[in-house]
Amino acid sequence: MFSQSEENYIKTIYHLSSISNQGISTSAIAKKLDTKASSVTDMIKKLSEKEVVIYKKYQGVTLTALGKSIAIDIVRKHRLWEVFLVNKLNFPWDEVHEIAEQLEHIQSPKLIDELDAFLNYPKQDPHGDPIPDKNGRMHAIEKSLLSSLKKGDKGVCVGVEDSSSEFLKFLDRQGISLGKNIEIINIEPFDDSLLIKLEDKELSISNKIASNLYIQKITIE
Amino acid sequence: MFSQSEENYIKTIYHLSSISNQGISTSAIAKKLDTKASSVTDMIKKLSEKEVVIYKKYQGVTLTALGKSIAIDIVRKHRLWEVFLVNKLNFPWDEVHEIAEQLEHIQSPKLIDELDAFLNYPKQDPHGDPIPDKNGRMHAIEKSLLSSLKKGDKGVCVGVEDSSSEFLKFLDRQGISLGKNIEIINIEPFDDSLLIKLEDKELSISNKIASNLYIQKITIE
DNA sequence: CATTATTTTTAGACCTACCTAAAAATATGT
DNA sequence: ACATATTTTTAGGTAGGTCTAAAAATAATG
Repeated sequence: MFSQSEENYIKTIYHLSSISNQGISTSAIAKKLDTKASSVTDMIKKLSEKEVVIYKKYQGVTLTALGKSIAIDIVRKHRLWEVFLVNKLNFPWDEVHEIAEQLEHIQSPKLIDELDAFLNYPKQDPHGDPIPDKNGRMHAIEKSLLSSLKKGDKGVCVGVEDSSSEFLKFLDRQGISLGKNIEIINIEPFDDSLLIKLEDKELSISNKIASNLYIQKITIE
Repeated sequence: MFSQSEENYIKTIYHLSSISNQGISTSAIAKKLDTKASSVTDMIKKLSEKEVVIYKKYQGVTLTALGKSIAIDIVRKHRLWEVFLVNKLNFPWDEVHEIAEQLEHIQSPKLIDELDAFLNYPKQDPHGDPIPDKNGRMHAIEKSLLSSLKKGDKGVCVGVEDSSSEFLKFLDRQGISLGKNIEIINIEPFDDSLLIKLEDKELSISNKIASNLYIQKITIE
């Protein structure tokens, strides 16, 4: 139905939309897909004819309901394959993205539903991102960027904003992974770096690191 | 390295070579890939430049050592994915071919090696075909077409020659599957049909069916 | 608000993988 | 062996997806 290239554009527009909720610019898409703006314009015209996006010249694009459901399906496939790679094939979480980028284009609804069942209907992928169910529904968990919390706040690490291999490997070296308890001991005013307690150990992390880590706050009732 | 299309040509030439051990004709490839002879000529020229095949005009093609190793790698991937689909995701054996045709093009040596380990290094795929190991080695098991056996011969069903969905579904309806015991009770001279004992039940099958079923003969020592 | 800078689109070209139609080479039959 | 049939290749064309360079539209700035 849709080529791999078309699917990549749809997915990219979907991801960019979740941030900006404006029309997505040609150049933003080009940057994400590492291609030229002129190529993007061509593809957008095609997707517009296929009723996947709404496009007016110079105004950027937005996904239609159809486009959104295609995107969610691709995201579902991508994240389920990531779970498979980590949970069943013992891949480290920083190596699964590239392979899932290929696997997400495999066409077989039954395959994905069986994989979902095989994995026990996981709700999050290895980076903490929500996995849409068969009907496209997903519920994001309550989470905040570590950088947005205050001194004394406690919580559990539940996700990453940046899932690049470099960042994830850095977290591995620091012993930071999903499920770990984190408490903010102090925030350094000079550079906004954070002194945190990770389980039992104290650790200092830069603001840049903190603004790429999601924490589920522990609300003491 | 190689496009999906190139991989499909290489795989097709490999499969045809295992039958004829002559140079493979343009038209044979075209027929298998459901394409035109002129398209095949184009692709063959390209593969020849890439040193995957040896090609002389009008003489057909043969795979080089490089071509053969690429083909075996694709076959390995195809068959491992088939095992995964049947053993882990509960797919029936007649539904896995099409999906494996897609999965076999995923590029990641580590993925395949991990999958191999996860599946416990299977030696045969769900249709009884041998799975090459990491180094491309595979040992075919001793097997004969049921149609080549004689009255009184006994054995175990170990493979199929035709793995079309139609044939496999037919076998399902007859209760024939890999591992079942088969004994030839009688061969009807008029139409070469066979009366066989399948485990405990007697069954009559046409010669066409028998010439698509592989049996490992039980040699009574 | 007019001029400059940036973004976006158009125009024309390339590459891959396919096609049709015609020409060239090989096979076949009597 | 020679005419005919078949196979294979060549020539030229199309569609998808990309590119560069130039033109058009929008955004930014003094």
